[in-house]
Amino acid sequence: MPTHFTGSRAEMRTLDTFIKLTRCTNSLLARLAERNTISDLTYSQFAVLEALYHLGSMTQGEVGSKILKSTSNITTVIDNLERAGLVRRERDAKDRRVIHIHLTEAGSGKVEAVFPGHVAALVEEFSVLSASEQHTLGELCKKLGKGMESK
Amino acid sequence: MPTHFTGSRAEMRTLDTFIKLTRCTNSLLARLAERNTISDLTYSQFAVLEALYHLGSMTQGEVGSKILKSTSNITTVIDNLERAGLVRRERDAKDRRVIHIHLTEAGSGKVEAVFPGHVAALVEEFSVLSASEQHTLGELCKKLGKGMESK
DNA sequence: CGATAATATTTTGACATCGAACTATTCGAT
DNA sequence: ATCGAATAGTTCGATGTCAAAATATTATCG
Repeated sequence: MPTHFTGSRAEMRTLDTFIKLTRCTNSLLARLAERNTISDLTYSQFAVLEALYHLGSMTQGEVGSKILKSTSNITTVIDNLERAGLVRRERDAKDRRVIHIHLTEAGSGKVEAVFPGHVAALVEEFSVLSASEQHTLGELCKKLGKGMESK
Repeated sequence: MPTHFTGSRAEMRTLDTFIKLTRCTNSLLARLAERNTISDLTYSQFAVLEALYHLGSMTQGEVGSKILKSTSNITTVIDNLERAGLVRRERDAKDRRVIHIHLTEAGSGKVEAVFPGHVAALVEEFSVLSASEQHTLGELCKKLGKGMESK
């Protein structure tokens, strides 16, 4: 991360903002990890369980696009969740290329055990920002996240 | 990432902001990776080289705290950079536990070859936000990143 | 001085992550 | 109906990442 870089005004400003953004996200996730808000799950595992819980069963590919990860990565994450007994794979009867992922009882239970505490921790972390600041932050992130292709 | 979750107003707002923040950072980094702004380096490798270039030689531990990674991780990253001939390890003569990391000629060259394009890509990506929006985003991130311990 | 504590790094084992190559299956166009 | 393209997942190899245990070295304290 550049600290002693001299460039144009726009370059300095952008670099500064970029560093603050990535550091902020990093620290926030690190603090959540430290607090153990998602139990013994990794963040990817939690994201998958949470998506299945709130959106229902999905194809492996759908899981991938939900949590924005590559298909080869999803295979690994689902492998580990399946081994832990939290999800179940099921071949589609009609299109046998497709695999549906379902939460097991244990999987639902896990989400129910973990999610409220996670949300509470988030609310606490975000309490350094007022409601309107949170809203502003969200909107700026949305714009920046969408990027230029949306113009 | 929660999408169909019903909670208190504060919970919904925070969750929404959190998702936008993490998605934004994710997408931005993914787009930079896609553009290949840092050549064949990984982001960690680039961060290490950049820190050494702009701040000078450092202890392995210092590198770690600069780029916010664990010491065991730094070992790996430095291993790979050393194998690529971009950095050099040097035992401290007085305190032989310590290892100093120096950029090689090739390492400096790499930074010089890559950094300007990376900054240009960043400026381009951030151009969807005005100067004052960038400033606001930076300040909000700074506040959130620092967290509650600073209160 | 010598035992113990502290510090800097490495090793190990587990998971995440990607791209590329591969397998299996389905679809499409001729 | 068949062959080639597209699609869904898996496998492989490389890197990153962490925590915990191990190693090496230095500092400290009685």
